[in-house]
Amino acid sequence: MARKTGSHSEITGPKIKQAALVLFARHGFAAVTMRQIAANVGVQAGAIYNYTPDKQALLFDLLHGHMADLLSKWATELVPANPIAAIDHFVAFHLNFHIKRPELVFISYMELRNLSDSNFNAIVEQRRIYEKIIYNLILSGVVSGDFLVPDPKITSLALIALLTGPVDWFREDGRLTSDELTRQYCILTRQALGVSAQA
Amino acid sequence: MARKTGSHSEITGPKIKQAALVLFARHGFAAVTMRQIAANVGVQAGAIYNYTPDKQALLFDLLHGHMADLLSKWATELVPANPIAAIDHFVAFHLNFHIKRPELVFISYMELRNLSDSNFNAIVEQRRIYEKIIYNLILSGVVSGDFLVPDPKITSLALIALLTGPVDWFREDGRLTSDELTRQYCILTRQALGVSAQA
DNA sequence: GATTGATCTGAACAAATGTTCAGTTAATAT
DNA sequence: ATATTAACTGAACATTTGTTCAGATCAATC
Repeated sequence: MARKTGSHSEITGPKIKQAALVLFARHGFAAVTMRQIAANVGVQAGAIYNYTPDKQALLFDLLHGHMADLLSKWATELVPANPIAAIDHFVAFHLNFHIKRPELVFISYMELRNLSDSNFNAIVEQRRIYEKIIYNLILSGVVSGDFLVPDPKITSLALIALLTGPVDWFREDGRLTSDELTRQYCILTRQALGVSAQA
Repeated sequence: MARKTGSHSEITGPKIKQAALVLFARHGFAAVTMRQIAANVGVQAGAIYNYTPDKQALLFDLLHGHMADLLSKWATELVPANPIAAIDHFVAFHLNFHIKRPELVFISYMELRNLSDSNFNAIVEQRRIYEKIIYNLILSGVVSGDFLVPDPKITSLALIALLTGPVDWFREDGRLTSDELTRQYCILTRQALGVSAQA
């Protein structure tokens, strides 16, 4: 009941998460030590265990939180009924969300294998839900005759790879604005979906 | 228990590389120990140092060899002069080469950061050479009027991401043959490049 | 001003790490 | 049969690892 204001717990907790995120992304989960994380926060290694049961929970919280943010943010979006407009909307949403979180995207892709089985399954389930979103968008465009693709399932996976690619090279201060990036990837995506040129 | 029957040096060397590849891909470079690699080969950890100066050289040899194979294999390809046929050829080549080496592709993407500076630069240089290949193919199609894209440079990066995506999910024994995969990705690629439908 | 309880330190722990190397084994050459 | 030597063992090394925990610190409460 004591130590409310002036307490460090609401500062140190997030700082640990942030430091872990940056270090995991830069050096990889296994290569990062608890002492490195602690040093980045300005604290001793033992203090971290006031905020996380172990190193792996630190990783899982980052990945799980990232996917939860993604799904809940999409849930608040107002998606046009028209399939072409809907895909445009999705492209803009996906690009915008991902290029703002390059580290989280990176570790979500490559640190899955360092999760325990149950933690792994939890993340894979969230991912499946997200893949289903774009799959359904493609499917409705195919049904309506707006899209022409050989296989909606494969196309959905291909598009996610395509749309996540910019995370590796896009820089907010580069020669391309994020609006211009979105515009170009909308064109690429429409073309990949076989939308006729002047739609 | 050394030197059982027959000389092992020409067997053990490749076996170490293979074991390192599989383990690095599965668990990550930093998470794999020399003892794990040795156990996979059926040898003690010390024996590995007859074949590599240290752990990092093991990683570098894998990445460098992979990129060297890629570039030298492309050099032997007969590429059609027609831009559309040339891109089709590249798509088939890229897919075929990469889906046969999922572990190498994986560690090439995610273990770059565990290389020393000079080793890192060597790999990046090889990668630049490869990116230039598809960039030039796109450029010649744009010049000839066969392709219609906003920015050839960005498109080349986008296409590499698109065409490398299947490595994550394609399985030789899945419901899709590699021929069918190639066919579909040729269509996707042509569409992404704005090739008119009946070409 | 004393008490409380959250927050953190600093030292300690066993286990695991990459690497080295003197010595052992066995295939080959003499 | 003996000598040679490539290939490997097995133990050792100095560090480093994740994690624990008794005690110090100190703001908020009584």
